[in-house]
Amino acid sequence: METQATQLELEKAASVLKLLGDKTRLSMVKLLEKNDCCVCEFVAIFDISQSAISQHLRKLKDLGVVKEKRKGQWIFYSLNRESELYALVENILRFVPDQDERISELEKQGLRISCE
Amino acid sequence: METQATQLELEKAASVLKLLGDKTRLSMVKLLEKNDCCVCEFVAIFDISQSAISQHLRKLKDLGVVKEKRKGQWIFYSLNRESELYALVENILRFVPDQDERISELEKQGLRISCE
DNA sequence: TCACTATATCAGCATATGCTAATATAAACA
DNA sequence: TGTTTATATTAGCATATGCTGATATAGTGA
Repeated sequence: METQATQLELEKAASVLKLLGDKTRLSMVKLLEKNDCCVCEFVAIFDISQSAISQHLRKLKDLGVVKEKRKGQWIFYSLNRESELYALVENILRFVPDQDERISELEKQGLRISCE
Repeated sequence: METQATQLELEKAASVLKLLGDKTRLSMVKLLEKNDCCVCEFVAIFDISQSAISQHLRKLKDLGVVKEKRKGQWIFYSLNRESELYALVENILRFVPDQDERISELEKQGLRISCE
């Protein structure tokens, strides 16, 4: 038996689903499940412009799915686990395959990420 | 602890989320969780054209989220519980509020549904 | 201060989406 | 058979979405 889920307004639930209904954003959120990431990491991982990455993160942040924290010149994004949406997001991510190879691929290619 | 979820391809998962990321379709699927519905019921419930209803159902059917069964002049839609997508759909629906008032509202207004 | 790096924002474009109105298809029934 | 009812399909339109390229903003460090 599954635990009781805190229900969301229909509209809010639909917004989250729509937001995660994009391959790039879903993949980003799955990556954030395990590790916080800075923007430049996403830029290295995905084959789209920095501008596009930034716009995806903006949407995720606007709805409260992720949050940001500046660390020197970098801005790290993480899942917003305090959000009322988090339970739903977490549940969805259980069905989404790990995106870790995206990172290890980068490492193999010597494009190792170094926002430290 | 939650049960182990059967994972879907990223692309497939994103398609489901995108599909359910529409208020009308999410509401439809939530209604189907409890009862099979024929098209005319949806038409009575939602404030959009019969054509629009039909198009939403088509999308849901194309991905395998719902299935249809003709009963005389009516076509009844139901959740496709055999689909590999069903576990995800079911899980999502736990976070979505009941849409039963939509039906009882109709009844109150004397617009009772009668596809029997 | 100036240059460099990281990130965000803006404008513009091509494509996707959801809707309506009109029409087609199919079952039911006189 | 012809009419009515239920549903699907098509065309066309307005708006939303995701992207790029250009530019703005902000921290870092010489």
